[in-house]
Formats: sequence, C-alpha cells, structure tokens
Amino acid sequence: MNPVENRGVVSILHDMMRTPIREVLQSDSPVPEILIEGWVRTKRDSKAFSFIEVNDGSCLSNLQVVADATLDGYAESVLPLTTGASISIRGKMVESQGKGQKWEIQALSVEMLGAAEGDFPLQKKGHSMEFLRSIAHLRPRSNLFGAVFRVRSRMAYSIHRFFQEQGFVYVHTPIITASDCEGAGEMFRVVTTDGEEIRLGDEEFFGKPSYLTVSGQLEGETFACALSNIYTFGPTFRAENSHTSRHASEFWMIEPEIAFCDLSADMDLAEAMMKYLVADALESCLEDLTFFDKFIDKGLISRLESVRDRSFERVSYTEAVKILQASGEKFEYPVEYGHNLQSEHERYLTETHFNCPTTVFDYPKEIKPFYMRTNDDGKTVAAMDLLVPGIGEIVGGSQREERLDVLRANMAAHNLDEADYSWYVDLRRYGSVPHAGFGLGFERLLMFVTGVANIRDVIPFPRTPGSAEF
RNA sequence: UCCUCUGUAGCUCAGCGGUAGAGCGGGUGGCUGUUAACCACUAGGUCGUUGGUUCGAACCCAACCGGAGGAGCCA
Repeated sequence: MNPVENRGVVSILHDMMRTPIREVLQSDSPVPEILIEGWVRTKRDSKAFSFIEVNDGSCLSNLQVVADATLDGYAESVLPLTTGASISIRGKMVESQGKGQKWEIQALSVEMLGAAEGDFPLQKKGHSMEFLRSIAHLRPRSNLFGAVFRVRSRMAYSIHRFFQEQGFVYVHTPIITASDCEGAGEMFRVVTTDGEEIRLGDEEFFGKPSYLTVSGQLEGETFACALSNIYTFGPTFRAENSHTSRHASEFWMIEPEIAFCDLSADMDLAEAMMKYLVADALESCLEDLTFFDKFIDKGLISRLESVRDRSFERVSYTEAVKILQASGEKFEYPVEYGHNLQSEHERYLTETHFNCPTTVFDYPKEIKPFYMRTNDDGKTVAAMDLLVPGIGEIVGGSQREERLDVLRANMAAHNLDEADYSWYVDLRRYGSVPHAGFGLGFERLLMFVTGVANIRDVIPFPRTPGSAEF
C-alpha cells in the first residue's frame, strides 16, 4: 500500500485520535469504541440522561451523544455543558432509538474541555447576517457559515484540480506591485512607517511608489509567454469606495492565461470551468448545498443542475444591444451601442431572455482597457464577460493584443507611458503569440454556488470600506 | 460618490405622544428517548448620540454616528 496515495489526513487522524463526525455518520455498522471531539450545539437534559448534539465542523450534521446520569463525572462534565462548550467523548456508536438520526453515541466518558460562558452569542434560532458579521470569529460555528467555508475550501481545491488536469502551471504573481496603473481601479498604497511617520519619496522602501495588486494578469501574461498555459489564484485589492453586496476591498481572483489561444477558446475554457466547478460542488458538497437550498436560496440545486447540464448562451455585444432594444422592457438606463451594459441589462439577458449563464463578447473598443485585442472591424475588441443569473458578471476576459504596433497605439490612446510597461511590451518584441485569458472572482463564484447573497458572507474576514475588523 | 431604508434586553422583534414588552438565549427548579424539546420561576434595558418641539418623547423634528439595500465602478 502506498502510504501517500492511500492514507489521507483524515485516516491518519483517525488512527491517532478522534474520528471526524463526517466519517462516523458514513459508517454502515456500529462501532464498539470511538473518540469524538467537538463543540456542543445544544443539550437536552432529563432526570436519567442528557442528549448532547455535537458538531466538529467536518460536516453539517451534528452527532447525538447520549450521556447517562450514572456516568462518572456527569455532574461536573455533562450538566454544566452549554451551547458552544468543547467536549471530548469516548463511547460506542449504536443505532439510535429515536427518530431523526441513524447513529448515536452511548457515552462511556465525557470530558468538558472548555466551558462556554453564558453569553455565548450563537443560538439555535435565527440570527441576522448583520449580527453574524459582527462576530466573524464565531460565525464559522454556525450551520450556515460552516457550510459556506467548507464549500469555499472545496471550490479552491476544485479550481486547482481543474487547471492542473488541463496541464496549466500555477504561477504566484506578486501581491506588491510598482506598476503605477493597471487600469483596473483604485489601488492601496504600500508604505513603511516609523511610528506615526510614513516614509515617502527618497525613503520609499522600494525606491518608488508601490501598491497592492489589483490583478495578476499582466505578470501572468509573461509566464504564459513561456509556459504556455498558466493560472494564478490569489488575493487582490481594490480601494474603490463601493457599498454593494458584490464588492469587497480584498478578494480572491483566479486568472488563467493561455498562449496560442483566441477569444473563442478562451470562452470555451471559462464555460467549461464553470460547469466543472458546479458539477463538483453538486457531487462533493451536496449536504451543504441542500442546506442552502432549504434555508438560503430555494431552487439553488435545480439551478446549479441546469448550469451543469445545459449549454450556455453566447451573444456578441452588438446582438445583445439589439435584443435589449427589441425587448420592449422599460429600463432605467437606455440601451445604447457604445455604452456599458448596466446591471439591469445584464439581469434581463441572464434572468429573462436566456434564463441561463450567458457570455457576451466583442465589446466596443472605447469602453475596454488598452491590452484587449482589436478586432478586424477596428471598432470592437476581443473581450468577453460571462454573466450569470443573480450575480451578473462573474468572469471577465479577453484576447490580448499581441501586435506590437497596435498595442503601442492603444497605449498612446489610453495616455499610458510606454516606459512603465516596457517589460509588457517586450513580450510583443520577442516571439509574440496570440494569447487570451480571463479573471474569475472567487467570492462571486461562491455566491453563485451557495446562493449566499452578500460577498461579506462568503469570505472569512471581509474587508469593505470603513471595515477591517478581526 | 449618489439615492433609499434602518437603529428598543445577549439575539430576533413588538410598542409609534401618557409608568419599557414578548419569544429565544442565560440562571434556578420540574418533567420527558429527546431532537428549533416542554412547563414554572428568575435576572437582564440611560429605547444609537446630541440638540429641539411638548405639561409629557422609545414614539414628532434636526444634525451626527453605526448598519443594510440599490446605483455607479468592477471581479
């Protein structure tokens, strides 16, 4: 037996110490003796025994422990247990006599590891999302947030698996950057301090102004022009003063970059990736998704199934404008060629007209950044946005301008100083190739997969304007 | 940055000019193979802050502070 292949972390832990509740509940036969450790979700006492609901975060379900009043230490270790306390239970797993669960633990010993004081804020009943955000250090102990962060972990793994299976190389693009403008929004400045004094100018740590990255794309392109297919997956930062449920100042982004690739293949990849991730969530996180479907977003699972099974729609920006203008719909903002699609327009396309994820491509040149490839019509660029119902834009990508002269002209048109991008221009001077890529907002993917409506509730410790708690 | 809504017990909320309420959670006791358990008792609040109107303000008005939703920008 190959120890690496056949012994995951879970079974190593199993041998050494506790059994995760996830494994316990999957058992198909009773177990004579087992060690369970976790946190008390609720306890119901009677004269002769107590029922303790234990959760260890390994899955959504709790494990019911029956502790007889005759147990050694019952008065010290069982009676004082309140919601939130941590405990260690040795016992035997037997078929439950009650309804509601297949297995339960008949405790042989119970040890309270840490009591929870009486003001433990999490209860069994409904809390508002706003309150839970204010206790971000404790909210992972709730059903909802436990589920969200298990799905987050799985989706991160699944993203790596997708790209690795496709032969992509994972590249760590820098988090601190000195490119003074990447065209993707307001940036956070990186400075050093001496007490209160901020060091600028000659004292600047890097010798010039530096910032937190807003995108790893440009650096990613340099690696694609060497390793062919690469992806990045890391944190990005935007200092935009946005107050919406879809924006955070710190968020994670996945940015593949593919050499020898055009926009059409780029769109194929984005759609295949979405389907792969949704299919994996449905397969690997079904218990958690079922919980979201029931309590957060009714219809979530059938919507995800249709994303997995049905093909996406694809329309050019020009066609999309025609569809919107012909819709007879009363929009707050008029639909006009040459303007960005508004949220309401995107919603109409994905939620009413097509009722499925939709990729819009070939946008007018004027509303897109300098690095996007100019199409033969001279008016549009090879850009694409993948829009999904309920969220809007989840993926934004393009074929990059690989022609040196056209790129230079575009940079001039955007008032960019070529000297700041000499390394980027070099890619077009030495063995330039057609290439394309896109960015996927990881939190937006999670909102889509979980049905959670606010980006602050799919990232462990959200950073938004005016708020960087914890 | 703009527009809208909101702030009462630890939590979720009711009260909307006349002596601060409920449910949950906490504590105490009881009862039951219980499972958002149940029953009884109990503790817990300068009604976001400041100012104003009024005989009287949680309630009406203003400003400020916090929270949320939407727009723009984007991922």
